[in-house]
Amino acid sequence: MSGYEHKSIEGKWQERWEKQRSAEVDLKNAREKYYMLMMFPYPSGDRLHVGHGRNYILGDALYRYLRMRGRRALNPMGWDSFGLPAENAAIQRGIHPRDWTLDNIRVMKKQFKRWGILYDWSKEITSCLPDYYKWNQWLFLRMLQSGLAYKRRAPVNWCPSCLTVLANEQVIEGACERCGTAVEQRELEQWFLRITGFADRLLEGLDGLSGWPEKVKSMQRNWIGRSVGAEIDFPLAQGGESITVFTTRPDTVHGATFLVLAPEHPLVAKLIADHPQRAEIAAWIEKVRKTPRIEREGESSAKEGRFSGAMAMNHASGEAVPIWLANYVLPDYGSGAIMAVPAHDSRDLAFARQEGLPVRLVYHPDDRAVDPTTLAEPVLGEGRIRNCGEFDGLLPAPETTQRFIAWLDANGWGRAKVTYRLRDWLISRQRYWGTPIPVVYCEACGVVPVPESDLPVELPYDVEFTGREGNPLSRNASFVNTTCPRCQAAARRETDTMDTFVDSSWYYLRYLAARDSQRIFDPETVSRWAPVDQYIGGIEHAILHLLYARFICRVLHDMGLVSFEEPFVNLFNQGMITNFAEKTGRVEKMSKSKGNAISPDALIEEMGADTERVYTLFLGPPEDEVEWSEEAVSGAYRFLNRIWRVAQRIADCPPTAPSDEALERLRHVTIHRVTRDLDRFKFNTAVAALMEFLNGLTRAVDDKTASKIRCEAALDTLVQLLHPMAPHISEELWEMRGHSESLLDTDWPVVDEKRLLREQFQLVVQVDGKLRDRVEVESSWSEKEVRAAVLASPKVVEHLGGREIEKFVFIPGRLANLVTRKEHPV
RNA sequence: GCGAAAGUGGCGGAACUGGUAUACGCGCUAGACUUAGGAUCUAGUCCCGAGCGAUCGGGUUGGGGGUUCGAGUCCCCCCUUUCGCACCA
Repeated sequence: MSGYEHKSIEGKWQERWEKQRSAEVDLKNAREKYYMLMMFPYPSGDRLHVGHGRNYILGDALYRYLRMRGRRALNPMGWDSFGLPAENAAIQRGIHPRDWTLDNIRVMKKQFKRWGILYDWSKEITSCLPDYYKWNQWLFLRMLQSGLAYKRRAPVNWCPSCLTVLANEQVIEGACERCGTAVEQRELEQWFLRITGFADRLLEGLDGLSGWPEKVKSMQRNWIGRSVGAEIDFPLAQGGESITVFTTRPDTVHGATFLVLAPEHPLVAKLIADHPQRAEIAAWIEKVRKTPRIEREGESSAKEGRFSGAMAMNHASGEAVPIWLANYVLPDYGSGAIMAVPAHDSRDLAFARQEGLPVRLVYHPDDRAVDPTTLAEPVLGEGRIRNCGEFDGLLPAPETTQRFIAWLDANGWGRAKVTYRLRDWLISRQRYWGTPIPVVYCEACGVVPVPESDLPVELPYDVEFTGREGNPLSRNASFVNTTCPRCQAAARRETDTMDTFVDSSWYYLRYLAARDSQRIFDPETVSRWAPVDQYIGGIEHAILHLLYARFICRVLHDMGLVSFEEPFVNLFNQGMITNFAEKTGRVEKMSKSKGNAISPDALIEEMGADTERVYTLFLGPPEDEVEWSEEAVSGAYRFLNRIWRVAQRIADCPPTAPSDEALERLRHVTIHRVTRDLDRFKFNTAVAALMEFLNGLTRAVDDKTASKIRCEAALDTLVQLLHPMAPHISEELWEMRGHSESLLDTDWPVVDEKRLLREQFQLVVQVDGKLRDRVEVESSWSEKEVRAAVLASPKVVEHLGGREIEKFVFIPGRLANLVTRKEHPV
């Protein structure tokens, strides 16, 4: 025989849930705040495979569990549907991105349905449709008004394959996050959002996010990269300007024996103006500039530098120090210039050695407290430094740093300064498939925002996709040519579109007003439902989406539209599913491009959606990365079949039987375990508990050791507890048991704590910490009675070997340990 | 280099606050039903030793040390792996 008829069962229940609109929530009339559960929005570029299933199946299991626990839950879903995959598909296959995207969405909705996933589709949003992206434009205009959006010429990351610029966050190790192509630097005029103005608030907010994984928080802290130190001015010896450097070690300023500027530094041209080898240096600068980021910042890349010929004054030491140019100083961090302290910085030391520059020790190895006004030998001297590592751990006390800053400040040589690694968010994209940026360029009026009443600026359908560089939008005359909203003269539209992360930075609020054509959302509704209680998604958005969403939430907060600053109270990162990839010969994240994605279709056809669900949840801890195993799936299938079969035999159970209490206890233990596990997202152990419960029930039915009424109660509980994981088969069995309501509307089984305790049990007995026997005792017994029972055990007596018991350790309900001697080392 | 997490059978992994290590599943072995099975069911399955046997003894959570009556769990040192950041001054 094969399995139960999963196909007809699943089809039947999927239809029923759809008719009942099982997940739909009436926002307006709900009395209490519902628990808002949300998954990362699905980028509609890829067909769903079993790797994706983990996110959605986990979310659905949680949703069903919450409902049964009596927590009304809102479970919306939307489509993050702008972006490059659609446009690339258009170029490669000649399908319009809009048609391709909307078609994908239709297919994916069908796949969700096959998995038995209940979403509240009445809240569905599709970011590529004008009724959604209109509000991106509205938000942009408001940010433009308040100075949070601005346009600026700047060196930016350009992906030569995607033919567009990228945000810093989308550059991973110098390569495009999406396609892996090495990113080039280009000087372009682009739109930015001023996220740097929120750096401190974004950082501080992390401390309050107790429901977020530490990993994500530390990644964000790292990304923001706040460092505290000082700016110090070094006036040019020739007079005129100063070079300002940033340092976190102002206490080492006496040891600054030279300065290093990034070759891109604005003063460089002036410094080398009179240099005899000016041409050679200029050529070298050009070479460094053109070096891709990935190479320049790479670990192995050699330090290269040139002496500019100019000198600057180190106020602290009273000496003139040479100004060098080198590739190891980055133009976009701090001030693009450093004071080199070779005695206390390994990079400076390496460079000083290479170029034969002086090294001066500021700290004597034993001397930690340094006063800037009394610095002298031996604290300050020509050190015999072999390796900078010798002075690791010689970080100054915070007071020392403060003393130096105050001293520099008092002399007018420097001041306290905080810098960040975080850059402003570059949102311009030179691509078609995104939200048009709503501004117009007029020769007379300059940059003119499109009036709110003219929104949305619709993306035209009629464009040509050639795959050549240049935005297809800019070749669409009827889009580009317009009139200036201010002076009505001929003008042209901005053709850059927005980064798709703008769409997803506030979409969770739109779920609460998906059909509102009057405003972005209703602040009153939002105050009742948001923030999101539980957000589920992969780690890949730890700094992209999740940082942007936190930023935009603060922007909306400052606009008075939302009352909170953190959009997501709890975050759960499920691990990815991996599989062996023929192409690379390695186990890798399941994905279509790697050729190791497994389609759920064949699996569902053969063993059913419940099998996929149970297996996916059983595979391993949800937060860990797990490898898909084709063969192990059948274990989940067998489990479901065994439930099905035992349910058919339940009628044969006797009216009375001896071991009733044992089965009843097992039932309560299982309720306890499954409830606890689901509260902690431990779906893998919850499934294991249900398997054990089934094993117990099957034995009881086979051996006729439990009464029919107890077996039926056990089966009912099993079916209820199973429902979040395997909704179809559980609904069918529930109906077969004669219940008329859907399991979703039943109450989660309740544990009777008293049932967890046993009157009699096997007490573990140890002698000197080693397990020797198990003795049957009653829970009510006193320590004295237990001791007597333990000493009655022949095995225990044998192992005691006549020795005296020095200590009797008794842990009620668990064990007894007889300690005979304390060994004293000689 | 800096930061974080983790090392448990042939494999994925259990073990709540220190208290029976190896639950549950895969795989494997034997058997049953079968024309056959990569279907299903039953039994067994951490390692070493003794015994025909039910059992008995010893060992085991990357390595070493410590705390404790008792350590996979806590502390210290070392090794390894994974992840994140990285010429960030």
